[in-house]
Amino acid sequence: MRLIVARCEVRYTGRLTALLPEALRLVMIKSDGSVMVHADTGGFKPQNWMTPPTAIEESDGLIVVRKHAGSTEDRLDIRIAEVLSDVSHDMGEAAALEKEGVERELQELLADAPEWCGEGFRLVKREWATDIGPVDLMCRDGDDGWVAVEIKRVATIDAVEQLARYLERIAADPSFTESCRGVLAAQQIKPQARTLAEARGIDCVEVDIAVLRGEREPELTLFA
Amino acid sequence: MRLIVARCEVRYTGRLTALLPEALRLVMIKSDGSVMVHADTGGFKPQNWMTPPTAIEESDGLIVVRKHAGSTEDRLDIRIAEVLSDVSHDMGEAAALEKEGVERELQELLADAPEWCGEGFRLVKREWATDIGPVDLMCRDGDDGWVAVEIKRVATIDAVEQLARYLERIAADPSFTESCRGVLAAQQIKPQARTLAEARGIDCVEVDIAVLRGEREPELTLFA
DNA sequence: CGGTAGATTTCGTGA
DNA sequence: TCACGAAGTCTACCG
Repeated sequence: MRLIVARCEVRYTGRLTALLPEALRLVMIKSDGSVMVHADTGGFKPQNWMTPPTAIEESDGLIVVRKHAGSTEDRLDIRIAEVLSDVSHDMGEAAALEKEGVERELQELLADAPEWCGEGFRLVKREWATDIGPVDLMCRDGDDGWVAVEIKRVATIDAVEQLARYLERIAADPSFTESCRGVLAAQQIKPQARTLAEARGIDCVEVDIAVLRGEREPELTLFA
Repeated sequence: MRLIVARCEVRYTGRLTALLPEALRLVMIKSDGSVMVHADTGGFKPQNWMTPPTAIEESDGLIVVRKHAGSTEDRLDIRIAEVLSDVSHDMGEAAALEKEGVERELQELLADAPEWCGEGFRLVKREWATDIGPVDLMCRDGDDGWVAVEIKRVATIDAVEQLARYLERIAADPSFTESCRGVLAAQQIKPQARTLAEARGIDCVEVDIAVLRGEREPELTLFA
């Protein structure tokens, strides 16, 4: 990894055109070809950047980063006026990130305990394929009716639309003659998503990942 | 901005739990309180990070970054085993970024020249409010019929769904008794979006921003 | 290589 | 503050 602290002007042309007037910034060049230009403020995002794969050319006071982007070319021009620091570090391979608590885990936990999605629910299949994508959990409810369960960490209107599309396809599937309803299960369901789900006849269930993990007791009596 | 190159282990707890085993990484601390942990690969994204506002505490070999996140607390623990480099730079304020070419500009250009969206189109109102959000452009067509125009840089299925929702709300609005059709205008329309739009009775128009800007002549005879 | 769905999305804007 | 929509989203996965 190469770290250049320099007074520089940066121009990006590609999906849009952007110009950073000359100022003091950090230019970070990773060994995978990523290039990022960070200011001392602005949080998480670089002011300008290019993702791999890139071609990097450097001449006196100018770094040009190129990338094929369909028919056109993405290009980052870093014109360096003054270098305050320019160091390289060989970092080797950093071990990958281990994550818990993303949608994947929620799906695994609910697959093991589908009754959290609705009374009497039994799992038929995870990732049940339709022709436009997989239903997260296909279940049967206490009355043996089919239920397609869509799982999200945070459910927005898009999640409702996604599930509605699946239900539409299932209803239109000539090889699947029985009816199927939908349940949206999420750690958090946005109010507008809940409203739209109601209008679409889709049930909503908010689940608590800590309870699913067995780390906490369910709050059976919220206003005891 | 402080740049620390160090062998470190990083643990994040908050919306999820994540662990980075000990390895050589760059820790970037911005003056706005942003903290990012970058590996030498992995592109644009830090392996771990926290966005402002944060509280940073540093003791011997340990940096703790905290942040209120609703009822709970987000927390980043950086345990430093070996420091290879630790430098700070005062960068001052980097001049702001100027952008063009995003959806906003497309909307402005089409508002000025709505005939690119359809023959005889006249603009009635930009950001025409419905109870679920604003229609980008509300127009009347050559036959004085109402047209809701949704503008995207890249139109996907979501854009079709969004416009369909608006049309649904407009049709259900008792104070709006006339009928209203939909047009999806975008620099690029994904094939699946086009197919869904057709099924929903929504017209699609691909627009060229260079032509709208007057930088290029429209290609009147593509197969001359 | 294109398309879809997920993300600790982040980031802005408007109510 | 909250909620929604855009982003040069980026990234992984699947065809």
